[in-house]
Amino acid sequence: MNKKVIVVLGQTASGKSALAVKLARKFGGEIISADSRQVYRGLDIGTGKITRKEMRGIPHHLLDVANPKNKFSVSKYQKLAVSAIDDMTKKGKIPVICGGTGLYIDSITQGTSFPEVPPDTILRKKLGEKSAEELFSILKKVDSKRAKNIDPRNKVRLVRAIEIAKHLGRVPSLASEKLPYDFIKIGLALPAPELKKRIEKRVKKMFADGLLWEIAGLKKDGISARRLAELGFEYNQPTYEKVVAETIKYAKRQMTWFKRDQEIKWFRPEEEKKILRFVAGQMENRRQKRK
RNA sequence: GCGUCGGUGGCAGAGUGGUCAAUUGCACUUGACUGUAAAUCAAGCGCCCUUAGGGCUACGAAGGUUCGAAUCCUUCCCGGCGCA
Repeated sequence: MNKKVIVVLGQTASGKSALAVKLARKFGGEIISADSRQVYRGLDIGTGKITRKEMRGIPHHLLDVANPKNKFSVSKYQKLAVSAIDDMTKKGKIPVICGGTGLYIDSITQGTSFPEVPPDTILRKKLGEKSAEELFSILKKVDSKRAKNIDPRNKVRLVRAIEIAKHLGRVPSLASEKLPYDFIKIGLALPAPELKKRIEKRVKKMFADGLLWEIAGLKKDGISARRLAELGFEYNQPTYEKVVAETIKYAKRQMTWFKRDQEIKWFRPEEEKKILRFVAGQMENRRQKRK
C-alpha cells in the first residue's frame, strides 16, 4: 500500500503554513514548500516566507534553494521535491507539502513527466519575435501532435513546444507517471471578504517588516528591475494599495487552478480540529487496508 | 465676473453628423494550462429576448437643427486653466 503524503494548499494568506506545521507536529512530518517564489534566497518578506520561529522546529524543505538571479522551473522543483519526499519517507517521516503554486503541487501529485529539454535562450529570443500564427505553423511542422492540443495563440507555450521538438528531434511523450504515494489534499478556503482582510493584514505587516528595504537590497545585489518584475515585484514604487490589489488578483487566479481538482477536501482555516480528524482518518485507512 | 478648454460605459481615454451600444487599456467575471505559473493565453463585460438575430435605453441636463446627433446650435449645471 502506498505511503501517505499530506498536501496543504489554498489561496495566499489563508493560513496554510501554520496548519502545515501543526499537521507535521501531530503526525511526525516535515514540510515541503510548494511556492514558486519562496524557492529563492532573499525573497522573504515579499513572498510571505515562513520565519524560523513560525516553523516551530519542523524542518522545511524547498525554501531558499535558488539564486534569484537565475530562473527556477517546475521541472527543477519536481526533482528536488520528489527526492525530498523519498528521503523523508525512508526516515519514516510524513511529507507535508504546503504551498499555493498549483502547477508545482500538481507536478508532484500528478507525477507529470517533463521532457529533458532545458530552456534555450537563443532559440526563445529568436522565436519570440515571431507572431503566434507563424509559431503555430512552425509547430505544426515539427510536432503536429502537440499542435493539435496547444492553444495556438499562446506564444509562450508555442515557443516551448517548438523548443522541445527541436531539441528532442522526436515527438515527446506527454505521459505522466503517478508517484507511489497517496496524497491527502487539504484545501483552505474562506469567503472573499475575509480573505481580503487577511491579505490586508499581511501586506501591512510586509511593509512594517521592511518590504521596501528588502527590494532595495535585491536591487543592490544586482537584480534588475526586469527580473524583479518576473518575480512578482513589478511595482516601481510599491504602495500598500497596489500590493493589496495585486495580491487579491493573484489569489483569484490561484483559485481558478485549484477548482479543477476534485480530490481536494476543502475546509475553513479555523476548522482545525475537523482537519486533524480528517487527516487522521485518512492515515488510518491505510493501516486497515494493509491488513 | 469675463475668457477659454472640457464633461463619453467601474476608471483612464478614443470617437467629433449615418457603417456607434460606442476603438483601446485597466479593473471585473468566467475559463484554459505538461520545464517562465504572482507567468502566459482565451471568452464575456448597458438592459431585455432562447441562438441567428432583434428590441429598448444610453455619451452632464433640457431644448433645437436634421431623413438621421455622442458628434452641429442654444440655454443651463459641473470641472480645469487664464485674466480680473
